[in-house]
Amino acid sequence: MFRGRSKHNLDAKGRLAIPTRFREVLNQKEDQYLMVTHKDGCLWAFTRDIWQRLEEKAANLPLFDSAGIAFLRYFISGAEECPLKNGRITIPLYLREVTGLTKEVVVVGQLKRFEIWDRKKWEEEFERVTEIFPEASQALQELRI
Amino acid sequence: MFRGRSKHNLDAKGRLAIPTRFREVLNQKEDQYLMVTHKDGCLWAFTRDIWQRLEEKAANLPLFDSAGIAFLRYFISGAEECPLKNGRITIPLYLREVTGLTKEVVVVGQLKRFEIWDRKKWEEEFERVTEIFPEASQALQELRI
DNA sequence: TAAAAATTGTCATAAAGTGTCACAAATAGG
DNA sequence: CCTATTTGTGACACTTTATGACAATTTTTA
Repeated sequence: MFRGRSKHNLDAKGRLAIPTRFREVLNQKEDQYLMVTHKDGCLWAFTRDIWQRLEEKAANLPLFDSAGIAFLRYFISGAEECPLKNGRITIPLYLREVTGLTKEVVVVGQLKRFEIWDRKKWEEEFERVTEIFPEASQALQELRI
Repeated sequence: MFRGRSKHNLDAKGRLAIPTRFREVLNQKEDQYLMVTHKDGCLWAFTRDIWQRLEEKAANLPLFDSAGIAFLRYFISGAEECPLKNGRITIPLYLREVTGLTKEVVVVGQLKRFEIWDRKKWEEEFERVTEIFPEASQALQELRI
């Protein structure tokens, strides 16, 4: 599980050091790749096994289902395979551009996946979720949390 | 159960000695780890068994449920596993920064969990709850306390 | 095909985290 | 009340991790 948050800096080539505790998750799966796509202005990183399950579902959607098409266009098609080398991944230029990543980033564990945010955007997002949390907790009660 | 308050000092590397009576709680569970996240400007520390229940639910939320995402970002994503070594835990840098912990802290038992406050912030918080408690006690009646 | 650009590998340095020990403060026991 | 024991804190050496820099390689473009 990916847990906790850390601040990092991309180097001039757009490489990101993956925190050790996250690397251990990959070591356990014996797979040194991340699948990275974007949503909500940040990157979503998955291990390949988790991604694969998602991809299988996506691949078998009805050909002309409009929600399915949107999902494929918006989310699935953004994904790129990023190999881990010397403890870091290179974030493809397109993904950096679309999420506004330049240098200072925050890496945010979300258990089965993790997110990569521009530092400033993360601070805004954190404020946002702090404000909506009371409402969110309503919805969570329905989900039994 | 975690009970009582104590004052402590972090060492230069951000380590916190856990009071003996809290350590006994961990000994009984035969698990020398705490799960630490933050909320309301202080740290929340859980034993792993308690945390795990919460985390399992969080991990299995639908991938695109917006309340679920908010919950993960706001609360779950802050949590890191902190092993107890020689009676103390290292508080990860991010958590120290976000809660303003530097040196003087207060550890506050909350039964199933405990909190770690910057000393100054704790004093303010204690004043605040002292003021609102009379009203709060109304609401507690509804909870049958 | 050469030059330019982008990518990747490697290394050095600085920052952060860990293990150990010794001392001081607090607590408990006689 | 004094002594013995436990607990908390600081210090230091050592290890690990993050990251900037630069060289080597590959890819792109002219």
